[in-house]
Amino acid sequence: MPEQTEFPISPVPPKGAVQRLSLYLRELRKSASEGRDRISSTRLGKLLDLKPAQVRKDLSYLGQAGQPGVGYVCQDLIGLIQRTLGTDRKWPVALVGCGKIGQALLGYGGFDPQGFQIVAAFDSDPDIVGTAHGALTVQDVDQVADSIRRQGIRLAIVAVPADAAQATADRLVLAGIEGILNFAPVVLVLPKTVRVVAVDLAIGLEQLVFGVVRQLENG
Amino acid sequence: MPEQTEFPISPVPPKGAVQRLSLYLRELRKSASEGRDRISSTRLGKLLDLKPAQVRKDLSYLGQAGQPGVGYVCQDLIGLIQRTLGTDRKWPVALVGCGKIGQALLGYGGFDPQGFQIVAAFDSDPDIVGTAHGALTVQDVDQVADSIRRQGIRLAIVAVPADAAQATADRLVLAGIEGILNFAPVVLVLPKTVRVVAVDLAIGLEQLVFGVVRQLENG
DNA sequence: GTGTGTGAAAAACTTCACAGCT
DNA sequence: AGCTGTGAAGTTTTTCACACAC
Repeated sequence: MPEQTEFPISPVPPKGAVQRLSLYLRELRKSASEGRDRISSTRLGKLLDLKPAQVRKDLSYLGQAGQPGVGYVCQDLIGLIQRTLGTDRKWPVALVGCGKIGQALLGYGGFDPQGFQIVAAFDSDPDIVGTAHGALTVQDVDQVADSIRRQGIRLAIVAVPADAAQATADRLVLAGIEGILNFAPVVLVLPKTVRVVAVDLAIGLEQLVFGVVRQLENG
Repeated sequence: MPEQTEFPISPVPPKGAVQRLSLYLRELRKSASEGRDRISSTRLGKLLDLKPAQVRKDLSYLGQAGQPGVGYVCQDLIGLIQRTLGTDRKWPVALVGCGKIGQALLGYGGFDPQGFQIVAAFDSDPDIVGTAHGALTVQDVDQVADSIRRQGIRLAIVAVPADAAQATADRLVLAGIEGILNFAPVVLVLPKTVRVVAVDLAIGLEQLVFGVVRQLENG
């Protein structure tokens, strides 16, 4: 077969555009909360350090998003982006690994406003299992599959040590998890049907060093 | 001026390649520690879910990195990547913001092995200033400029609340910081001479949701 | 045979520039 | 005037395919 038949609707947003949609959303929420009801691509670009054309191109993947001569209506755009990203509903999330990072995530207040809620937490360490964090009690990781099925969880955060990450992820996939946010410093190799987003703390610093060193020798 | 005169040496690694260098480095360290002394682009690719051609192209930016018919010598490649990234020496780092995330970073053991060390921590909350975390005592953020100059710090981690992030970053830049790892859910707008890498927790989940939802409707 | 390095082709992404709407 | 949407141009990045080395 030469090609996949394609929905005629949207020409598939590039990967980078999807990331920026999240940034637009955040900025739009802020602007809206400050009482602004319309915004232009130029202004949005200034706030996010992007060229206006980039903003318009990204938003054009949403279909009709703005009005020529007027700009974008903040509330409408917020709704449109949320529907596109799939965050126009609540997403329960499982947390696996409740060490330092996992516990920080349990206490992190930034998830709820975006519709994400950690509804179950797991660890393999007997000293950690059974401890309470807010409303949640850490369960043994052996119960993760049950919990995922029972609570209809589709997303998981992996915050276990590096050497346990791949096995943990395999297990989650087997239990039906469709997306993993990975904090372990390992590249997870998983079926292409499972989405993975990596958050790597040390690598961020390495990228920074490269840029800083480059900055000096080059212009 | 039509064009910047360029060092004839390396054709400037693409941004994505630099990110992958960090991944290669991590994987090479693991392989080396398991006793392997040579590795092929095919194998490295399998471990990181990349095509062999991509691996070779990335490594070719380092200059002569491997040997035809043989592969890459792990230790040599490790050294070469470290020199390229600039991580062949120690980098002291300042941490600004010692709330939940900041404290988790203070306890995170993953920085030291890569040559990064948090050597000073700051906060503006009087309840947090003065508390000890390991060998460090949290200082008042007003002392950050002094500390940066005195300790020759060039990199900072920003882990303050969103509404304080831009002002904090401005302050750090004024104090001479050259690179910022930003955990606050805000896009920092700074001079182009300052490198910024963003780590956004909620955005990672949003990207995941988009991928998961897309996965179903499309193939 | 296995394996790298690389020019060239292909694909993906960004930026431009302008038609058209308010 | 100001603004969006978009085809086309321009740029960057990935992938291919093969010459050459062990």
